[in-house]
Amino acid sequence: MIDIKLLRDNPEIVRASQRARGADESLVDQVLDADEKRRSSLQQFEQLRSQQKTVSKEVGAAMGRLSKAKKAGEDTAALEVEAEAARTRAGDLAAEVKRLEAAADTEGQRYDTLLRALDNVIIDGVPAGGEDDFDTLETVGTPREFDFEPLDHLALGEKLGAIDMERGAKVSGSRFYYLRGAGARLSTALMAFAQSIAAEEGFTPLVVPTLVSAATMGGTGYLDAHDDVYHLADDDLYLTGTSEVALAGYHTDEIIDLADGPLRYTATSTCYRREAGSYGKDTRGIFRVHQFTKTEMFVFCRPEEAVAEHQNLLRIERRLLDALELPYRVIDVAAGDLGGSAARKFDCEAWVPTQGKYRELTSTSNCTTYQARRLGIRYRTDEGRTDYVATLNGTMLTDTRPIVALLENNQQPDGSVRVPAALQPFIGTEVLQPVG
RNA sequence: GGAGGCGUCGCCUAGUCCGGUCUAUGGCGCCCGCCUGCUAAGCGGGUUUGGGGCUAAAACCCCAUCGCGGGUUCAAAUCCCGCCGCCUCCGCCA
Repeated sequence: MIDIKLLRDNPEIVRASQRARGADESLVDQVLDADEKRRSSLQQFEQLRSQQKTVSKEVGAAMGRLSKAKKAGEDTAALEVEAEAARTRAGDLAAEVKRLEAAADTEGQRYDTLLRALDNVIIDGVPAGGEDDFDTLETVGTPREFDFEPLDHLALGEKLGAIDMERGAKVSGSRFYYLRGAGARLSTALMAFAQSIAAEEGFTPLVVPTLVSAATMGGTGYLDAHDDVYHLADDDLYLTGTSEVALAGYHTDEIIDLADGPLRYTATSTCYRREAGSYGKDTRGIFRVHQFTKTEMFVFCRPEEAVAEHQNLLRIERRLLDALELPYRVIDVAAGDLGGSAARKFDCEAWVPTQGKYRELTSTSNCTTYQARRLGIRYRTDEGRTDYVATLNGTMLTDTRPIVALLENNQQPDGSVRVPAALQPFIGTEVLQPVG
């Protein structure tokens, strides 16, 4: 959620952000209205509650005197009347307090629901509009000219004995697959390579849960995209679509120490996505699947460090794609395509020859303090106050899409595929050869 | 899955039986000050978190917060119910 103070002081900034996203602008005034109502009903409740407590203490004092008098064998009639009177007064107040508390509670919940519905405020410079309104920041390398008819990744994968869709479908259904031989080796090599770079870059590796509670899922903002999330009803647990969820949740409700700089983590995990609503889209091969493996980066830092950390994550992503020797471009994702949590997002898209276009391979988001507010992750400022941290995430590498790009871009007329130098140590060969 | 124990303001801890100056005790750590060739010791003070009010900002005032959520009561750390987590034992199984 966003900072209510920003909304109170500069509602026009939030309105502009909503507008750029193509989201509901009137939400801003709804939240402001709910905030006022919440505060006034809270004041009423608290004021009367304070009174009630005072009176209630008088009952306690009266009871004290009463028992003292009883012990001393004195006449207690007057004291009993006094105690009873105080008790009655407190009782009347209690009923009214209960009513006001319920009212304040209702207003509070209304406010909270509305505030949570607001998307993060975009960072200056993010292009307005939807999916196609991105800015291209840079294009690296040039798409290869083929002097033969290139095969797509599935045809190549089958030749190499690397991808088996049929058995995946037999065992689990559509959009499931087996990687085997060179395919399986590529998968583990990509993750091992990513982890080796993560270590060089000073990230702390974590092995994380891939099943998380509703609170954790909601905290990262993924429950809003409910359709794309697997839910285990019997246990009320969610299968995560990215280790970002568990990484973000790692410091939930903590005040973390950022005195020595940002906390940087990495995790490799299996990712699960329902891909509901993408029927008929990317149905061939392993480009869009229900399950894949991903090595993710996650950063907790001071809000003022977030922009620099975002650039750092982008640099690392580019370092990985450079090492894979893939042609790619970097785009500044448009506001309407950011998702609720991100204030800015850069995607790295690699060239896919048989599709004739650039497709997303990695992505990095600056969520500023939006996730941290939901998850209650704070740090101690230099003045000793607590404040919300900024969170950022970025893909190092997944397995499936890089495999698609590598197979297609590096194929040779005989169906063999050249392995980029950076991966060779992890695979043990320079060329993947067709089998059988 | 069964039985039992436990969960207190960074850490440890008192309080829970028997509800009421608990405005939650004490120690450690940390911060500020005093003292002091330096350091240590000593002395004094401060030190949960969130929200609201008043402020230029503070100071200050109020509400909530003893794992979480309900309930009983004028009043709940304390009594009742549900849930979660941890520990021990048993069962089952890698």
